[in-house]
Amino acid sequence: MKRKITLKQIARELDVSISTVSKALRNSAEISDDTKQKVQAFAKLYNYRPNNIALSLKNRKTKTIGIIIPEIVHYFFAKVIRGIELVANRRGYNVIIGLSNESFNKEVINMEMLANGSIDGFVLSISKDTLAQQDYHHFYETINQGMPIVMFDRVVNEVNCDKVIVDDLKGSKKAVNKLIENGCKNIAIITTKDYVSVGKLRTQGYLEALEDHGIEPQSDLILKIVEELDSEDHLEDLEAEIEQLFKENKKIDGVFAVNELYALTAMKIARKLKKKIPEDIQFIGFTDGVLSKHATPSLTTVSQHAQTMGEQAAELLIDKLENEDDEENYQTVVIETELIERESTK
Amino acid sequence: MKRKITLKQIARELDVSISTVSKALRNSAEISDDTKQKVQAFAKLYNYRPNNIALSLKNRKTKTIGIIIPEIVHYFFAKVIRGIELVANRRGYNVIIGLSNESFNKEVINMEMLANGSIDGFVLSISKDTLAQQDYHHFYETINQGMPIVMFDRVVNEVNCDKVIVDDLKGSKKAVNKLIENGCKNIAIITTKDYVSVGKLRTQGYLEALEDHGIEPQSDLILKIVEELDSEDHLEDLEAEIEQLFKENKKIDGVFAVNELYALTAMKIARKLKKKIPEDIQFIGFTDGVLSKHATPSLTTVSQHAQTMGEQAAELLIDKLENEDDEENYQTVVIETELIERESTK
DNA sequence: TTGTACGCGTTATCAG
DNA sequence: CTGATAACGCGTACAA
Repeated sequence: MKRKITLKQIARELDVSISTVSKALRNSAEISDDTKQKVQAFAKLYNYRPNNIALSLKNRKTKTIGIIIPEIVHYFFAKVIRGIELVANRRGYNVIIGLSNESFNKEVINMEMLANGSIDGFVLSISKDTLAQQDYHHFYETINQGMPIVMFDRVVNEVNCDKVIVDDLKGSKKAVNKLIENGCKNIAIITTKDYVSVGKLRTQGYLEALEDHGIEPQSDLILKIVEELDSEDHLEDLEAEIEQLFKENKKIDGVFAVNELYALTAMKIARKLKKKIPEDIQFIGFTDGVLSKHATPSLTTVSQHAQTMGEQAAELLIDKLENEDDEENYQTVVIETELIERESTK
Repeated sequence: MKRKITLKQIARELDVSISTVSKALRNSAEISDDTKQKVQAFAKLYNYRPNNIALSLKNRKTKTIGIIIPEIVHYFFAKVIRGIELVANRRGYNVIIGLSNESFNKEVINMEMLANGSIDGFVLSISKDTLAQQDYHHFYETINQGMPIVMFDRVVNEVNCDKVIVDDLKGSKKAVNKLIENGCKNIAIITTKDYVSVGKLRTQGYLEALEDHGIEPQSDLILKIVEELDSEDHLEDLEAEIEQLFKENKKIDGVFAVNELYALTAMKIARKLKKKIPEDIQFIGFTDGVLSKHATPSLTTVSQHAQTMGEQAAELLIDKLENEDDEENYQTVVIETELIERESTK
């Protein structure tokens, strides 16, 4: 078992100084061709590679991006990561991941851990817990220390940084418009509590779309799910809530759900209640997921272009990292959504 | 914007030496209570945290685990990562991710990048490309350099290291036995080419289960999909292959598929051919995925316990990292599979 | 009780 | 053309 070889070892073996070796390997003009060849040959033989940690310490940059996301077992976030990783690698960066698991504490701890020199900047999406508590001190502190942050999807206006978001409002308007065009008269929305920014915006889009068409919103058609029911473990409770919605509002002929799970669960309940899709009720979800594509019937969705979001976020961050100048110049990139029509709508 | 504070700065401000500060912060008995308090108060005020990079360089360990996986937009791998991250964080480690994207080259490049000091050890699953080429030199080299590797799921006997696998053979036998018990007489298998180790083992399990029940395997019931059709982009081709299978073998009354996509696609085709599930044909998949749970009908599967695999792999790696002694003592942990019965079987 | 010196691996600067 | 030295930030053995 040979340990990784260092400049020092090469220097000793070849009986030259460390700095000579260093220069020879970087093809410096200062070094004679003779020595260069000797050193380079030796280095290649022993497969010399400079130690990243030492370089990081010296250069005060790690060439590593920290990602903080609430959850990895989630198609949307996984796709964003793929996008980030793609761009990061292309631009010579690595990617290190911290999961907040939707918890404020884990988000803070993970960020502190990574901020102490391990990374050059963050790409992150805020946990629900943090959004509910509205405590953003860890973001401010990080930014104050000169470490840039790019937020995506779940962002917050209070924090001044680059952002990549989806046009949630326009996207959900597109969806609801589609339902209206398709003849739906009583459109329900299944959404989250308002502190989840995207949920709020999507609800707003729903309301605006109705308004645009002169339809009076009915509060009993708006179902706001508490976050606790989001997990797969509480599927039954989610189902119960949705079933109640349908039972109390038999006239529902269109459903807009702000995520995949809600949409699929709603379709499941509708089937259980012997409703035909899309004849009796039409469904549209808001997501990028696989479930939608493979559901029966397949689900019409508003696609968020998750991978593009990741790519853009990584570009923004690396641009900031590599341009000292435009420090205080933050931008918000809006990714266009796209309505993907499948079998759950007419 | 205040940059992160260092020992040196604290020392200068308080007009003591760097080592005094260092010792004071670690509560060394050498330092007077007076100085300790002064230093600690100052450090707290400026929120001092030791620089990870400097510590890594000094200690020659990064407290970071490198993960190399073929694909992140994949429920199984995402769950494994969650398991790794869980254990890693609990034991004070971070997690850095490299995606091979199923390519040999990217696998090698990513590993080299991380191996140069960025991490202490790898947890990885081999790319299909690498398995096909059977070129494992990068694994050997990494191990030779004293950097431990733990492989999971897609492993290879040639490489001597810790491994975490699923009892693929037993798992698929369970599945096929179930189909046989349920009265299936003509059971097809949809699997991968043999170089994917798990595909091979699962095929073998299928054959053994048949044999155990005195059923003669029929080669036209064994469909081996080329890897190119795995991606979502080639769904139509996959569908065509499966449709042909069904059309040429109308007597098929049971299907065992080695992954989720194959199983769902097969169910879709069966429906298209007006077969009733599970009355006419029963289906079992091999996977942990969400698709199975939410499919219509929901899919009976052999669960791999992905998260447990990740946890075990991380434990193995960290154990090795923290115990210098048991160097050459490699073990293979086998995770038991579990048959989860849903609507696609009787 | 405090401070000095060293080393982790690298590169840049300056001296020889 | 080559080598010594300093610095990145930290911890620790040893000296004062």
